[in-house]
Amino acid sequence: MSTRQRIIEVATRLFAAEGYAGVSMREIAAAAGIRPASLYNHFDSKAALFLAVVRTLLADKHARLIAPVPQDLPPCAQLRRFVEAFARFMAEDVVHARLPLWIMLQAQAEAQRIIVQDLWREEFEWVLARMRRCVADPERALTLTLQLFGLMLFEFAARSLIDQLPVEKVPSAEAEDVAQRVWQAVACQMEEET
Amino acid sequence: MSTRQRIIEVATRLFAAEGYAGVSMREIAAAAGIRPASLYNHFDSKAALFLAVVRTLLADKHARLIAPVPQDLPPCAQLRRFVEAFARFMAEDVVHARLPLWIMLQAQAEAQRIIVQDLWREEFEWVLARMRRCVADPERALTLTLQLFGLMLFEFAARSLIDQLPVEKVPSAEAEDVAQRVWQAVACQMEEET
DNA sequence: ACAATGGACGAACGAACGTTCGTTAAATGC
DNA sequence: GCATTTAACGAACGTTCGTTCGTCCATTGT
Repeated sequence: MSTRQRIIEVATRLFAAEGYAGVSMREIAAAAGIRPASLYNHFDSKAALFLAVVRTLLADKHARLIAPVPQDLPPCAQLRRFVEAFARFMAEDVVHARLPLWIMLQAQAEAQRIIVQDLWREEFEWVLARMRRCVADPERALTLTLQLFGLMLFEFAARSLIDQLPVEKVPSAEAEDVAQRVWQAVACQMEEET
Repeated sequence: MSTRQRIIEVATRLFAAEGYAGVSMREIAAAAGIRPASLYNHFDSKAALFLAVVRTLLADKHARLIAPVPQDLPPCAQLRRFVEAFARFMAEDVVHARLPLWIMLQAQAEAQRIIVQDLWREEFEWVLARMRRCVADPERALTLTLQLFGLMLFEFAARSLIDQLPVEKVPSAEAEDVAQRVWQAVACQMEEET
C-alpha cells in the first residue's frame, strides 16, 4: 500500500474519532509512521488532506451503495435494496457513520459546507427520487428520506453508547437487523400513506 | 445577568457551533466581553467550563421535559407529551440538538464519556420505562426509544442542511409538526406490535 | 475611614499547532 | 552511468493554545 493511501486511511480513522479540530498533523504522521513534514509531500494542507479523506469515502460509498442496485426492480424494492446496502456499509466500520455526522456538525466554514452538500447530495437525491415513486406527497417523501438517513446514521454512531446502557438485551448491530428495523420505521409510514 | 452566567451562555453557543476542540478560551472571552485571564476567576479550566455548560443545559432540559409531564395520564399519552415537550425544547434553540450530538461524537476522553451518560440517562430511562408500558417486547421498546431520540436530534441538527436542499418545499421546523412526524414514525410501530 | 474581598486586567509562560525550508537517499528515465 | 524526480527527514518558523501571575480598582463589611 502506498504511503498516500496509508495516510488517508489513518487520517480517516482519526478524523472520524476526534473530528477535524481534534486531530493534529503530528498525530496523523505518527499514526502513519512518518514525520509531520513528510505529510506535505502528499497533501498541500490539513484541509486538503481532510478533503481527500472525504472524497475517498464518498467514492467508496457511491460505488457500493447506489451503483449495485438493479434498475429493473420496482421503486420500493430498489429502496429496500439501498437500505440493506447502506446498513452493510455502515456496519462494516464505525467511521462510515461517524465521519458524516462530524461533517454535518462542522457546518461552520464555507469550504466544509460544500463538502457536506457533496457528501449527501448524490445518494440523497437518488433515494429521494425512488421515495417519490413510492409516496404520493413530495413533502412526505422528503420527510421519510430524511428519517431514513437520520435513523441509519444514528443507529451506528450511537452504538458505542447503546452498548453501555444498563439493559439486559440490546438491539443487534448486525447489518441485516438494523436494515430491517430502519426499513420498518419508514415503510409503515409509506403504506399508511397510499 | 452575572458574568458567570454570560460566560456560560456564550460558551454554550460556541461549543454547540464548533465543538469542544474547535473553540478557544480566547474566543469565549471575546464573546463574553472580557479578557481570557478573567475566565479563570469563574472556572478552573476549559474542561470545567464545558462541564458547567453541559450541567446547565441538563438542568434546564430536565426541568422542562420530564418534570412537567402529568403522572396520571396513560403511558402512551405521557410519551406523547414528552415528545411534544422535547420538540418544543429543541425548536427553541439549535444548541439543544447540536450540543448532545457533539458530545455523543466526542466519546474519546473518559471524563466526557461520563458526561454523555449523564446527558442521556435520566430522560432516556424515563422514556424507556414509559415505552415499556406501551410495548410488550422490552428489546423492541429499547429500539423505539432509541429511534425516538435519534429522529428528534437529527431533525433539528440537520435543519440548516435541510433548508439548503434543492427542493421546492421543505418539512416544517415548527415544534408541533416535528413532534407529530416523529411520533408517527414511532407510534405506527407500537400499534403494529400490540 | 479603612481593611478586605472579588473580579478584571496586561503580560507572559511553556507547549502544541500548521507549515516551510534545505538536505539527502532511493527510485526512475534516458 | 548519469541526470532528474520522488519522498523521506531534522530543524525551525511564526502563531495560537490553555493557563498562571501580580496588579489594580471598585465594591463591601465594619
